[in-house]
Amino acid sequence: MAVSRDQIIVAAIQHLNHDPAASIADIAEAAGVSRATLHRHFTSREDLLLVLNHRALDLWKDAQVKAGVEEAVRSGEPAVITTALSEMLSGLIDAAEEYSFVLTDLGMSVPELRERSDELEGRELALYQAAQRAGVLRADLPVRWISNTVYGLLLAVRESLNRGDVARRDLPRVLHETFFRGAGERGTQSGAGERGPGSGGGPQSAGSA
Amino acid sequence: MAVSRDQIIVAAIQHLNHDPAASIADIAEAAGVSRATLHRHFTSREDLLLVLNHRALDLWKDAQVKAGVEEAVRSGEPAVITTALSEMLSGLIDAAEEYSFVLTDLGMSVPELRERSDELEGRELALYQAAQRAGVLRADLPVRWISNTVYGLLLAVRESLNRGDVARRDLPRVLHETFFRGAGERGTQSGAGERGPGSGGGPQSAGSA
DNA sequence: ATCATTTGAGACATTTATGTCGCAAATGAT
DNA sequence: ATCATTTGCGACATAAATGTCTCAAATGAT
Repeated sequence: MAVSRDQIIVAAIQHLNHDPAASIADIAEAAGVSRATLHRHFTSREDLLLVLNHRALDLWKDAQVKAGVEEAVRSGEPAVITTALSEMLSGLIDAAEEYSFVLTDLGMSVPELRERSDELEGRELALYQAAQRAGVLRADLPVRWISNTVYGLLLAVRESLNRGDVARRDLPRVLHETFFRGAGERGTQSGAGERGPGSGGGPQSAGSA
Repeated sequence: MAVSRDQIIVAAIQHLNHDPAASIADIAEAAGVSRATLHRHFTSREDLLLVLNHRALDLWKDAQVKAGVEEAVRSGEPAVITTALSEMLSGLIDAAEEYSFVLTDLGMSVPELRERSDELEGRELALYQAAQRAGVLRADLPVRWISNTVYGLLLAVRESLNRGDVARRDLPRVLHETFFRGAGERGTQSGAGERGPGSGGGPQSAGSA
């Protein structure tokens, strides 16, 4: 039974999500084709990863479009912006789930991917800026920090899914709550802000499978 | 001029933070020694990475000790717990800065590292549980989600440092504020919670340098 | 049944990284 | 100055992954 290029792509994504360091031989086996056939579809491992990364960027763009990010920026309406933010976050969960390995794939530094990624992030930054102006997001946090925070929270999503820490259906709620309100009890002062001494790296849960 | 084992370690960390995929040859050059000399200190690349990962775990443990995590858990006092949380977060920034590549190093799945990491995370989980009981952290978020969130925020710290998105001195404040209060404007309802359609992966800024 | 197309198998070549080794050179100690 | 120790160099070996190629086998179309 012939396997289509798209089926190979789907299998490759799923396998790389499970084992980001998987070899071409591993991927071919997971896709149910031989290495020679994989090479007939993709000229190299690098070529395959380029295709996968572009697909992830496509989904990121789709999420922004479907959430109406640009319309929300133009409207400036708090309610519209809030909805756009929420929908974008929820859309990003799906993308994080489907393309989880891409979140930390070093191949993203390739210029053509870098450019697309920067452009998409630029749109998010515009949304965060509009949200700050509209009083939806607090204005005392740099928008680039907020963007990096969203990225970090997507990795939290990925970890939670991989380790079964959080039920899939709970993820939208906990992500939204954490992003908008944080983990602190409502009304609690934020942490004392005193810096601890040079100290321990964060959880080394990355890559756990 | 002879280079000590510790100097090699420091140079290796700095170089790997810059280029996580650096080869043994790259690391030797960065350390100012030959490959043969590097091999006299470390039996293999795997051995070197094991040493570096243990060092990162040492710092994570130090951060917990210095922040008085266990004492805070025992005391149950909201103020003590809040201070412990804050100090731990600040300590983790330093660790994230010094050992940033470890956050996404796949080598952490080695059993001996896995065990230490799980133990350290267990202590953090105990702190988050105590914090929820004391009313410092909201109780409606799973503690494992909170732990993953801290990990994700450390990656946000890493990205912000690598890209110069946030001034180093502002990181403790923005991390604390985001962790305890989120990015939403105070009093704003959290996002609508409606899931967007299957959509775009988060910023592919990982690995950007 | 026959022909055309696609695929798998596996041999082979290439590339890159790692690991080992011997010895001259450099460095350090006396 | 001499001796001991350490290091760098580079050749060599090993390993793993990737890429290429040929051809028989499998599959699909007629």
